[in-house]
Amino acid sequence: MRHFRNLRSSILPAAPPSYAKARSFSTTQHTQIATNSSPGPATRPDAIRHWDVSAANKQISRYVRAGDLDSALRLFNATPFKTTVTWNSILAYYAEKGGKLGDAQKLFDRIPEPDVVSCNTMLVCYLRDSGVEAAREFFHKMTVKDVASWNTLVTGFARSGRMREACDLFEAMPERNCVSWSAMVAGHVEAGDLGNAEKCFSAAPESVPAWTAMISGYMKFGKVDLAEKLFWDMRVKNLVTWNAMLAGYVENCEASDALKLFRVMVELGVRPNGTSFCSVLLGISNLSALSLGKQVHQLISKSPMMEDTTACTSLISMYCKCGVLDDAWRLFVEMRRKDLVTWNAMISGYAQHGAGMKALSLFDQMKEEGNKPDWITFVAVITACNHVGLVGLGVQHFESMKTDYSVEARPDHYTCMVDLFGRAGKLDKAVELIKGMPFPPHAPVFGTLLGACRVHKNVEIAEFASQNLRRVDPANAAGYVQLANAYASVNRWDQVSRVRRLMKESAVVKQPGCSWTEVGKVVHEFRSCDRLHPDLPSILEKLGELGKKMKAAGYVPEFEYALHDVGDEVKEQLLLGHSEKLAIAFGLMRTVGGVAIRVFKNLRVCGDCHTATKYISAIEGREIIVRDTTRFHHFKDGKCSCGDYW
DNA sequence: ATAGGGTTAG
Repeated sequence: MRHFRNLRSSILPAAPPSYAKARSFSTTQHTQIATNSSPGPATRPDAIRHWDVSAANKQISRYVRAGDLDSALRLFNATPFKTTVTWNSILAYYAEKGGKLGDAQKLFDRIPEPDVVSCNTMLVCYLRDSGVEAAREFFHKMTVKDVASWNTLVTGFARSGRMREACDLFEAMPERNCVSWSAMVAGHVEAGDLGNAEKCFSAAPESVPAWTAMISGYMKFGKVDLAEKLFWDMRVKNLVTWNAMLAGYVENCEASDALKLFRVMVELGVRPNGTSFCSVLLGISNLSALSLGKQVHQLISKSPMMEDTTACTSLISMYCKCGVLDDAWRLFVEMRRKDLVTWNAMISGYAQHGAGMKALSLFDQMKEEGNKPDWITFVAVITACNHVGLVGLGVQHFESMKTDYSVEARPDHYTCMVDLFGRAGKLDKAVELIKGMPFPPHAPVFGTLLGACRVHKNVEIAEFASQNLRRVDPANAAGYVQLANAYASVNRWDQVSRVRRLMKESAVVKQPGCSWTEVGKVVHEFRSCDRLHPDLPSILEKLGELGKKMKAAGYVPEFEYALHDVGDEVKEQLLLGHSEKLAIAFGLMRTVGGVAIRVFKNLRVCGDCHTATKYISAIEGREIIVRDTTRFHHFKDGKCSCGDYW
């Protein structure tokens, strides 16, 4: 079973979702779709009189929702007769996007007759840009309030983890609706309090949002069964409910269930939106199932979803994660409306693949086009500097991040910086940086430092890193394994056995390694020293041949990566049995020459496999792309894009 | 307009 996740058994729908029949799905057999917007009377006399205004307002809203402020403003300025709704539509842009509180305030002050909606929208702006305290202040200044105003503030408290105040406010509300209840359910979930979420849920009147919030809650607590039960018990669901299930499956590493549900959903006539595709594509990325990703791309390209920024960004990310940078880039170039996430996806795609210069020039281009980078952008940018070995530039970006862009450094940035210094051999600098961190360093910081110590053969700092890593994350095997490797690299075998003993005593379990590769739309999975794959005899034969050629070319098996106390001959067999090598050999046998092989694995690339793959790429004249837990390695002509540091 | 679903990073 585990060997063949058959992708051909069309997880995707037989017929594409029908966007043409936009309204025809609302009352299908099992699924009723609840709509929030009431259709309203078709022809009121004044509706006819103001037809122009209402049509313009609708169009402005559409532009705003699509993130196209320029077009929205153009139409706004061209509209001679503006209603408060017209103004509100523009203001909604700032509430949605955030980051421009000043502009929002200016616009708000210009509205001739602001109504509750204007105030509520402004309230959201405050909440997004300045936090819940600023929102509370504005809320108290509001002369007219409705349920939405209260809901906004309740949500504000709930989302910032202040459930106590959210509850008080909730109790004090003059009236409540389903929005209030669902916000409370979600708030308890966010606070990690499933019990109270359930209590709140059962006290709430039945509504789609409350049920959806509860489904999400169960999913976040890993209770997939309960979520499923709730979902299938629901008589009336809407698109958000379906999306909550899709996202929940993916979150719980049940990507294939997400894909199955996606198929059901489309067959019932529920049209997926950008969010649905987001989850589906993320699931596909987790499976590294490129062929499925391509199918979804086809589906999207025949639909209006091609205009959806979220859906397209997810496609780009999927191609990056499946190791096909060219296709990601092609999409990126073709995309009409890019947002920050899109830029981040592309920049980090290049950074992860080791194309540092490309990532950096993209970063410049992004700024030139008026986009403000965020913390994720800087993770990618520093990673990119790392790959090109530009330590000074990396430091410069790290510093300018705070001074020029007021982006606070997060744990991830420190990990990147330690990597940057560590790779360049500046281990002291890395230690200095760690010691000066404004918050307690987390495990990856020490793990990265430890890795660098192994490469630069510094056992003293390796001890420091390992001790701290074991303290912060005792279950992490890397704290022992990498320390042992560092000692092995300077031939301190007494210490190597000491560390191994230590590891045994601590009962840390090394995660079993597994690798997989897609051949002919089937994902083939291999474990270390696999015994189950039916093609094993021919794979081992192929590996034997390769081993001879590799040795002739100068390859020496690196026994330090065979962590067993056995003779060299057995060690060599163990190394050849590493799941990565099995997957690569299988890929070589089963694909035609000239085609790149993509292998994915659940652990970091092992040193011996890394060396071996370099030889194999030269011997077989093939490009081999290996994705491990942290980055991509592109092997070609005996070299790797990571420059032998990872 | 307020809620429930979400991409980048990890």
